[in-house]
Amino acid sequence: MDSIEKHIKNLNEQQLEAVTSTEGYVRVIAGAGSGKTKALTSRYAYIVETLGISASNILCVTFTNKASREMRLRVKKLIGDQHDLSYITTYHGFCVRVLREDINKIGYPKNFVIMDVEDQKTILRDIYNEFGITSKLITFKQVLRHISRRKSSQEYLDYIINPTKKEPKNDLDKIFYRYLQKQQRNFALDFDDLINFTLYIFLTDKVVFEKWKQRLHYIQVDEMQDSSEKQFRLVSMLSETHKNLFVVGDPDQTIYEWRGARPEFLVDFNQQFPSSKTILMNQNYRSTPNILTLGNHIIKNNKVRVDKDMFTQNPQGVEVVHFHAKNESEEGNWIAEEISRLVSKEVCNFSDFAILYRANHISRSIEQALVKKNIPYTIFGGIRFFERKEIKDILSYLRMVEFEDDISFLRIINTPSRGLGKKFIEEVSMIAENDNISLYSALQKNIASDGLNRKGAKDFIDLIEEFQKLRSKKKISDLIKIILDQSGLTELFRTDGDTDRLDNLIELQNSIIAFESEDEDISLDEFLQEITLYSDVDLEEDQGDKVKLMTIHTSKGLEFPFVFLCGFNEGILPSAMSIKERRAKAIEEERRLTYVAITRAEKALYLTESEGYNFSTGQNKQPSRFLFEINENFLVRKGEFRKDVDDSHLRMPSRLTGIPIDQEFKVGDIIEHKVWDEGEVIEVNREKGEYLIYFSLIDSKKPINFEFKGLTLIESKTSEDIVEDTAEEVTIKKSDSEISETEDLAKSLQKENDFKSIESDIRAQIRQFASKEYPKDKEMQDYVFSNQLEDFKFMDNVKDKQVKNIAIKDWPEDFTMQKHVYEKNIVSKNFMKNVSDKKLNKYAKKEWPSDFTMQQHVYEEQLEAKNQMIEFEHRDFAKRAEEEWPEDFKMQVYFYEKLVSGEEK
DNA sequence: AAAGGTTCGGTTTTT
DNA sequence: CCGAACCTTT
Repeated sequence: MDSIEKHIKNLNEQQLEAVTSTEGYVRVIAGAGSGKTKALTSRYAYIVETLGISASNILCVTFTNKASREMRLRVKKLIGDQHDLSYITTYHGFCVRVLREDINKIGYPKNFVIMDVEDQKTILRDIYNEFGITSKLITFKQVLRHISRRKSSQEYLDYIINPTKKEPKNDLDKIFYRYLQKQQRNFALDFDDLINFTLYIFLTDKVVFEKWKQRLHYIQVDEMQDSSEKQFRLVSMLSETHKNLFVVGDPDQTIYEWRGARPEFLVDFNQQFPSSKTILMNQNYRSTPNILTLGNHIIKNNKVRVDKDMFTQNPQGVEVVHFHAKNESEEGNWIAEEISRLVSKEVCNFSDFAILYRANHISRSIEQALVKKNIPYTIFGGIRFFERKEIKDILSYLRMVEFEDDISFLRIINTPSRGLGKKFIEEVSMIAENDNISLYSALQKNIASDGLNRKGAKDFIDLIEEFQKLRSKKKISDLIKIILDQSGLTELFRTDGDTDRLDNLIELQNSIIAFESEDEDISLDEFLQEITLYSDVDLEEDQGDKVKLMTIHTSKGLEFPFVFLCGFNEGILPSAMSIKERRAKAIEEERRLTYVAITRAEKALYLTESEGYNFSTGQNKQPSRFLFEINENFLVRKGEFRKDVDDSHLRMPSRLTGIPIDQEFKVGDIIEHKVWDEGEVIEVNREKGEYLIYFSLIDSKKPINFEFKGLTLIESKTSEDIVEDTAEEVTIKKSDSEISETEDLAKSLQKENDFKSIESDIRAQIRQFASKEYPKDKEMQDYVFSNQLEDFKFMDNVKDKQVKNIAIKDWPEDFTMQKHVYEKNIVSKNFMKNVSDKKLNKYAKKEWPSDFTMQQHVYEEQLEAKNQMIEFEHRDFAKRAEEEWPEDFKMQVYFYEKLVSGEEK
């Protein structure tokens, strides 16, 4: 049959295996750009068309709406649109499907409300009012985080499903239970509840669970590494009957750990399911070697990682560019300039460009530059469309009509203003609380009473009743139009002078009309539930020749010919906030985030950052630490950075004018550079008017102009110090303060000759190594050879002999690994130099005298444990643990936890 | 008591 | 630069 042909042609060996491995537990580790989406969609098509399985028996879970939409689109292209593809969905989307069918089993109506973050805040605002709390005391964000954490255990469900009296332990607890109460009363579910309720039903109702297990013959999961424990539990439970679970992912692209992603379920999949099969896809079809090498290079610095290198056979391409700007607007302008230059010169369109950033607000300065240059662009995400005030308002009216819930009530009772303020709402709340009814019914029933007898209130009820009468007669899109006009919202936004708001409302109407044409008889409650799960990505039209702006998170799974990663600054990427919150773990995730950004690029990649003030750190911005993990060979540097260096060569002021330039520092001085931190002056060149300074942070020597103002003296060394120091540090130093250029040249020539004489030996050695690694594959041999040679040159040039020896000892033959180990250790060595806790430093050094990476690891581990010990509740246990293991905090934690669990038994 | 205007604080990523 | 809190006017 040609349908078999159709779905397996153009696949490589691994993809083919993935597509045809339909039975049993299968795991695919698929690196960036390896064509995993192709494998997933082909496999889906293969199951439907070649095996003849109905699409309604296949669950295909993706992580974002954007991904599921994309998947549906591509599957449609393969098998046509006769199939019901609604089981190609997100975890949350699937949960809503289950709940709409079976939530009645726990006494909830199927038209339950789904709350987004904004709705959650509405509840909190209400609670704050009630308890007399202000957000000075505790912010909404903190409370929401607490709520989410409390909901990570299922315990709260007992409370919500069979409300019992709970005695709150503290104020936070009080807020939490009040929140649950308000949720329960409105049958409102937040995002956490969706999966928790689903699991609860599956675990408590055997009949329902059996039905779903039977229904889903095949389960596919995309981006498995980003699934949380509960999400994994959900799909593995569901696969118990038919035992066909296919998961795809890449541990290096885990970027949702902050939200509970547990990549270990992917990594340990084979242990969990011993019969499982693993397919590895590590050929990259997307990026040029330049881009890929950069990505590999950065991700290698992660310690918690299954080592794997991506390779590609794509042509070399252009070099990766790093641009350093003086301020944000220069950064934006440079990007805009580069885009218009490329568009006008080369055969590429605006739509070939993507500008990626860590946080939404970074897009602002970029946008300004694009507008100035008349470059068309679209922003994906950002202030989410459905979170905009005007959209939330009109949707709240719709929800009010359908659900009569308190959340919507609070939002629209006085929008537009009807003269009903705080006092009035308090009055209604009191009645509602006493009678245990909704705010709306409280108002409705007592509209004639003294406190509530107000014209505005009557108008409001009339309005809602009017809309409710219309609900069954009109289409949603028409209903919206009527509500907008009659409620006075249109008038409000018109007089606001903000035409954007009216435009957005029109856009909403258009999207609903489109929605209705797809699914003609969608009910209002269904529509409202779905729309809460949406992010505006789904609304955005991909068409049009426009530059795309989005966060790295939303860019995941996508690819673009030209990519700018902007705002590549310390504090932004890596984000200062996430580091503060999650320490060492955060750094690794931020690095993976960088890796994801880099590997989005097909042809060209630009990394840009700028100086200026950083709000979150309150200091001047510095380039991202990840930039220093990239070897200079892998990119071209542009901007002020480079000028500093180049100018000194171009101007040579002292020689031309004869006027001596002030020399502030002498050899051996320790100085601080605003970007590269601490450095040591190792040469002073009067003729050029520059210093040669070694910066340990980047392990490299840089020529710095005498005139450069960014250096400050930290420590002036005496000559004895220098002698003493040379014994330990193996950097080149001269007791004389001047070194002539000829001497420099002679030295490098000598080195060149030395290298040539040993080069042939090394080449032979590497050849041998390569053929041993890949006995059959000539192409891979060549690939390994060129990489190894490159890395040998790198190792040959490195300064720090101590670290070099560690690397050689570990991997005597493999230069790539040597380089890897070397770089890891250099960074760690620097880390250990700067750590604040001296005791822990000593401890770590004692544990691993000759491995800086492990030192850093031990240090961080111990520091985390130390902080944990401080926070533990049972102080007496903590004390005993401390006495038992005075030096080792990790053991203290372990011992402490043992004590606590012993107590519970 | 409600509406409207102004200041101030805190800024991550998504379902 | 946005939203919550505070302050002033109606």
